[in-house]
Amino acid sequence: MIFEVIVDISNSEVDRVFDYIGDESVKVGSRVSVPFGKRNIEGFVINKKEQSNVDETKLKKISKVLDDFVTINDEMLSLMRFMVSELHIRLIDALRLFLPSQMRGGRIESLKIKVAYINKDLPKEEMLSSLSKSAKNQKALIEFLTENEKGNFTQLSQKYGAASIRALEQKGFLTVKEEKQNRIPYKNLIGNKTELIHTQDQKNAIETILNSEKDTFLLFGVTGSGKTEIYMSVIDSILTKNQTAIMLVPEISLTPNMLKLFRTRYGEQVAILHSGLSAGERYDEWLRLKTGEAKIALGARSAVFAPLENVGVIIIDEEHDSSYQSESNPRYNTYDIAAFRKNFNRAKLVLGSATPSVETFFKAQNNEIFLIQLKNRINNRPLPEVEIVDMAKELRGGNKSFLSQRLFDELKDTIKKGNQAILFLNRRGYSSFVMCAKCGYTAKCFDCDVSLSYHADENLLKCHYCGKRYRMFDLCPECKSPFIRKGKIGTERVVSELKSLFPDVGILRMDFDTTKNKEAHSKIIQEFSQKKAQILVGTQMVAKGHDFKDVTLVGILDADQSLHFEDYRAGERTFQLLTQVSGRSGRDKKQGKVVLQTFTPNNWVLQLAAKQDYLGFYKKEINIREVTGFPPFATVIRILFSGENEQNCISTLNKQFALIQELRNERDEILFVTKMKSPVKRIEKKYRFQILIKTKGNVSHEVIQKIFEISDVKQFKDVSVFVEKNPQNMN
DNA sequence: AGCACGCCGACT
DNA sequence: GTCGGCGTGCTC
Repeated sequence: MIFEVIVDISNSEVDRVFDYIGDESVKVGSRVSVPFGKRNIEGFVINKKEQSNVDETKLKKISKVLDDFVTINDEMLSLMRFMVSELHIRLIDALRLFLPSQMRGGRIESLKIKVAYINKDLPKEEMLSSLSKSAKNQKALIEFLTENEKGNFTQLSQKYGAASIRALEQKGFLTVKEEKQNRIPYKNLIGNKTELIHTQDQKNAIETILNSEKDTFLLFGVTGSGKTEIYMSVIDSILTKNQTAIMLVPEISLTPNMLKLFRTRYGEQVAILHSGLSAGERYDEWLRLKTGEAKIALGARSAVFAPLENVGVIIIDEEHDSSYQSESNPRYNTYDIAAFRKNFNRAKLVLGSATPSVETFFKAQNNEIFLIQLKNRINNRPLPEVEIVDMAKELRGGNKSFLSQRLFDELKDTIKKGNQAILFLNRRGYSSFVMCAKCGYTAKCFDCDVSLSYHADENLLKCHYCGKRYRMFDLCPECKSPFIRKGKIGTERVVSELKSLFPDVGILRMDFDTTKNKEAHSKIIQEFSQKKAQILVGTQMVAKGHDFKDVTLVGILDADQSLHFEDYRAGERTFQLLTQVSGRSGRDKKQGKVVLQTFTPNNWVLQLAAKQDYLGFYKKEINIREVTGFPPFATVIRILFSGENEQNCISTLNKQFALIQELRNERDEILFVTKMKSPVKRIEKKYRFQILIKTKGNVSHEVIQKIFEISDVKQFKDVSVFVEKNPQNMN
């Protein structure tokens, strides 16, 4: 039999079928080892056939089947084909997403442990009496094992000594076997099960999801309206039907709290797929899903590829979160994959958010998705009161500080009352740039076209794009002037200034720099919830899902920051972020307050965010999108060119631009086409250029295929070309 | 991707 | 004379 194999090399040159001869041990979907050129490499069997188009003498044999199960099932093979045709990614890149990376190249194996079993054919008394009187340990061991039937070798030898085990083994009283042991992460994170009483809203939502004819739902409800409980009740019901479930959350939400919730409710039925796991744990969790031992996959974006069969429900929590769209190499959108798997399995797809993406809400308005609205917060807690403070006015009044008088007073009051505050600023470091006040020199990265941020705690300049570090200077490197101006304030400087304002108050900082350590993130959260500090200063990561019951004040230091990007999503993103941060205030019994500082207090996005009025925001935003011609009324397609040789990039860009223009002349679906430098002109030594295309409505299958074809027209191998549909970020 | 083949410059 | 530079081409 001839088998079609995709070799495990991520390069377009070899990203095609190679035919091999194989015996009956080879199945479609097997992971195999094959001779390829002068070496042996791994590959995946994606098809079988009677005859090959290749000269028979050229065909080689598959040397080995690597797993004792079919690695890629039919669903995943169809998903692979779907991704290749719709997203224009390589076959091998799709396949690689389907299994833990550590599995490739045989780098990981199952953990084997030794287990001692008692010989059940012999009566206990007989064994005991045959031993000499002094063999206390051996007797105790027999007692233990007759009671428990088996025991972990390492533990037993610690307690009774390895010699006793060996002695009993020689007498034939017990046998030691090697067994596969699953490494189950967060096993001990188990809390108390609580009896839950569902609100009417929750009951209706669960009922609708489970029993309606519809298959895709948007669960729209403010934070604290009990969405997680709805997800879990739906999962409960899916499990009783002997189906499986995929639960997706943004990576940042996979907090110990979240994991605990699922472990408590589902124990070892849930497998956790998450970047914090060790290679072994990740492999074992994957395998537990693959073998059907675990029935729920909980994880971030990539968990949408969980190797589950008979999927009954896929849940995407915080649906609007930008992390659901992958921005590097195999670029995919989690929703597209989830929708494919939903259709394949005839499953349900549930999206949840308090601030749905405009595109999703539009679908709900058009009944493409069924809208379920949760109107009330659990216990009817009131939303926090939001006050907008005009920073321009503060400045005119002589306040040059980053804190308005209002926020300063509120902070003081919060501290006095023994409550906690969160200050949100989406800019890390000490200052956003450093500039010579005399000659205007600004420190820039050698490899990227961006200014460097100053980090005071290490006294370094850092590039926030490539991470490169530079020495800070006292004198301007150009004109030797000592007058160095610092740019916009970052979280680090906020903390240091707060320390001098409130010398006796504990202050924590949570941003990329303080959470690099694997454990650091949860440690900060833990310390803050134990009230070891009263103020938490942080970037976006303070906005997500944490439930601090004593936080009664949230300060948004610079609400304008994300508002003025040249990006059609800027308003939407600002609204979502501000609403989420505000939601951190007053989560428990105490009334919360939010102070929102801005230089544009009359901006409608800020006004509506302050009122937490999503529907008002949506109405206005959808109008703007329609008038200006942006998604969901249009599709923005970006072709990104990058490479170290600027000329090669430009010439590839021009060549493809000409082809796109030809295409535009044939299709009135294409509204316009432009070419330009990318907003960030260089990242990690690579120049960046782009073509932007806008099409009417959803781009047709035909046109996107043509664009994919054009993007393959290359002339230099050092230029890489990517096509993205409605990209999340336009850097 | 990697590995071989191949055709030009500088070295024990 | 040969060692080695990396351009080009192929892998069932």
